[in-house]
Amino acid sequence: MTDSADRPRSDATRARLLDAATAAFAERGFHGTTTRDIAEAAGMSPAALYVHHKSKEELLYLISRSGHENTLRIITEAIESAGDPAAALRAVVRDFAAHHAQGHTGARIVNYELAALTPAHHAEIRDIRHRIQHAVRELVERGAEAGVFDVPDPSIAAVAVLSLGIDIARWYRDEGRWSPEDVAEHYAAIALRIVRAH
Amino acid sequence: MTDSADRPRSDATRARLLDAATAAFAERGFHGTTTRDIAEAAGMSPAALYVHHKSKEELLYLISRSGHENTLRIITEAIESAGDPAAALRAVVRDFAAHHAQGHTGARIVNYELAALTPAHHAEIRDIRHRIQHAVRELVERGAEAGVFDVPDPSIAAVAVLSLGIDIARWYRDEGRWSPEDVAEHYAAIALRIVRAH
DNA sequence: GTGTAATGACTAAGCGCTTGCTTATTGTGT
DNA sequence: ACACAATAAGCAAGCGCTTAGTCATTACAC
Repeated sequence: MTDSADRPRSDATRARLLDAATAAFAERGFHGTTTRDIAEAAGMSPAALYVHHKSKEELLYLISRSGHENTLRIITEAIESAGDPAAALRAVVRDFAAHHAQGHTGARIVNYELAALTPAHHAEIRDIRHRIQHAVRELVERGAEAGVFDVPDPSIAAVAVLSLGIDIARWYRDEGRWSPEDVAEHYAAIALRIVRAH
Repeated sequence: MTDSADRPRSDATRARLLDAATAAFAERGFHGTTTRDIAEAAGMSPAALYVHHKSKEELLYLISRSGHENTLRIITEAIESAGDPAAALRAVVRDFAAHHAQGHTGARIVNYELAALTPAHHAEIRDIRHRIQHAVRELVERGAEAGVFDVPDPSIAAVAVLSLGIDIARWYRDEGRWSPEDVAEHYAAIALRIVRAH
C-alpha cells in the first residue's frame, strides 16, 4: 500500500457529480436540469459526467436508490429498537421526520422524481417503497390489535403518518424557524394523537 | 346576440388545450412535457397552441392560478359556513381533502410545479398560498385560544393539517380502494385528533 | 535511474435530434 | 369581402451524449 485510498480522485469526483446532481434535481427537477448544469456545478466539462456515469438517468437512479435504502433502514431500525407499538411509532415518526427535514434536498428527489426513472429502475425503487409502507402499516395494525392504538382504519392512519413525513421534503426550509429536531418531536406527538396511543 | 356563447369554438378549444396540458403536466411534469405532446393530446397541430396561448408557461400559470383560487375559495367557504372552530376545521379538512383526491391531477400541478413559473407568476401564486396558510393557521389559533383545541404549537399543527391534504395529490389513485369521500371523512377525523378537539 | 509503453481522468468540438416558438399560407363561417 | 381559426414548414437554440485526442501518472524492462 502506497498511500491512503484505492481510487482517491475518481471517488471524490463521482461524489462531486452526485452532489451537484442532487442539488440541481431538487431545485429544478430532473427534466429541468441539463447535464451541462451538473457538470458546471461540479466544476468540470460536460463530457466529464460520462467518464463516471452512463447517463443522466443513472445519476437520478443512484440518488434515488441510496435515498430509499436509507429511509427503509431508518424505519426498520426505529421499529427494532423499540418495545411496544407506541414507542416504536414515536421513534419511527421522529427519525423519519428528522431525516426528511435534515435531508430535504435528497428527499425531494426520492419522493417527487420517480416518474423520470426508467421502467426497470422505477420498479426496483417501487419495491423499496412498498417495504417502507408495509413496515409502517404493520406497526399501526399491531398497535390496533394489541389495543394500545385506537384507530378506525389502520391503513389510512398509516398512509397519513407517512404522508406527513414525506411532505416535509416539500415545505421544509433551512432558513425556517424550526430545526429538524423541532419538527421531529412535534410530528412524533402528532402521530401518537392520530392513532390515539395510550 | 347571435347564438349561445361569445366565442363558442375558441373557448372549447382553449379548454381542450388546458385539459391536455393539465393531464400532461401532472403525469410528466412541466419540463417533461413538450408543446407537441399537449397539441397532440388536444387533437391539433403544434402551432394551434400558439393561436390560443402566448406560451407553454402561460398554460401552466392559468392551470396553477385557477387551481389555487379554487383551493382558497374552498377553505374560505368552509370556514365561513361553520360556527365553532371544531366544526370549521372539520369542514375545511373534509373539503380540502376531497378536493385534492377528486382533483389530484390538477392538484399535483398546483403543489409540485411552482418552480417552473416565471418569477412574476410565481410571486402572484405564492401570495394565494400565503392566504391559504394564513386562513388555516388562524383557525387553529382561534380554536386554541378559545380552549376547544389543545395544541402545543398551533403553527406546526396547521402546517401538518395542510400537509396531509396536499400530499393526497401525490399518492391518491382513481383505481385505489378509497373514494374521495372516504379519504375526506377519515382525514377530517384525523385533523380533529391532531388538535385534540373537544 | 532512464526511456517507453500503458493507463485513465479529463476536455474541445461537435453530431443528430428535439425544443419552444414563428412565419407564411390555407381553410371556413358569416 | 372579411375576420380569424388552424396548419405546414421551419428556424435558432438547446438537448443528451459521443468522438478523438491531450495530459499527467504509473509500470516496467534494462
